[in-house]
Amino acid sequence: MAKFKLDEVDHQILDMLIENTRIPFTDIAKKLLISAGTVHVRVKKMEEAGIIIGSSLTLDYGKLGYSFIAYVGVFLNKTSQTTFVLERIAQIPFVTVAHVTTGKFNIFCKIRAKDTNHAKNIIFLLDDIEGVYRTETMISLEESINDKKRLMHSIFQDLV
Amino acid sequence: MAKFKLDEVDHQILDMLIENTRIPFTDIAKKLLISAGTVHVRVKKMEEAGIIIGSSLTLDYGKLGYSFIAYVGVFLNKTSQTTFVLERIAQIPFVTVAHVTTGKFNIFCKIRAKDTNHAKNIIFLLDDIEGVYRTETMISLEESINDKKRLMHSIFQDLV
DNA sequence: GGTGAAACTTCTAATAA
DNA sequence: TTATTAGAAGTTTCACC
Repeated sequence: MAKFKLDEVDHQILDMLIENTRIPFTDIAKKLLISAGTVHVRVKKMEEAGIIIGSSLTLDYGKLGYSFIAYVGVFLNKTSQTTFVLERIAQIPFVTVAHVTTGKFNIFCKIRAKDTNHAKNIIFLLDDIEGVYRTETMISLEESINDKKRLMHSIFQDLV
Repeated sequence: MAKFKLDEVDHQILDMLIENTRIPFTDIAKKLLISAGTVHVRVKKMEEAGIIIGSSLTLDYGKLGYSFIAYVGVFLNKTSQTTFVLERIAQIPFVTVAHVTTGKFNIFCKIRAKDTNHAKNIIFLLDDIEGVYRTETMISLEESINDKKRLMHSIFQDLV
């Protein structure tokens, strides 16, 4: 996987777009003292290079009534069942992330729910999947850090 | 926390914007057979209500050379040190998410790194924080599910 | 609530430097 | 690679349903 070289201007553009994808290119151009056309060309290049995959809204799920977050570690009877179990997990609503992992768990999920009772139902669905031996739940009491901009800065400082 | 009522049209608008925040309102309007002005007003209302917090780019960090993902559980000597330790964690680069959790760990982090060696350095920084008793790392072999659209659908089906 | 059209802003691609 | 430019496209407002 070839590494794409980002220069300072690319970094600044990404920085602003990570914070707000709808910021006009003209605004970015003004701040960086370049032309809007340049911003356009650079963004297009990063899209073509596959650096920028897409864009998404950030929603306040709490305001919609879904403020419960938990991580669920899944233990399997046999590792060979991983693919099968993942397919089943993909059918369960409110599972937002799933990773195959080394270490303690075989599969590691993140769920978002209304409350503990709602979460219980989701976890029961996970437990019920054939091949799942047991699960272990960690409830999030507080999401302290969740910042894409931080990662971008870490990467850019690292690359320099 | 008051729950905001989303109707079918709001849901469809969010659905399209979650997939691509830069899709023109005129396109959304065409697909939903409403006017662009209506889309604009609805989005504005959801922004004012705090449902839509912002928008962000999705980047391929792998293409930038950062394809290593791990979850790190942190054990503390005393729970009362949580705030202090979180402040320290916030200083460590490449830690992208941190939660205070119940269950096995006191704090739960997600990190993104270049490779195992790079990750090791990050984990050592976590281990070195005063009050951290030990850490436990789970390396992601594969991110199988990571889909905001799924969550939106789960929520909307639940609300109906 | 929503519409449609006007006024305004931004995007985008071609040209030129 | 970047700037300029100009026509196309998108956004936003508002009088009127």
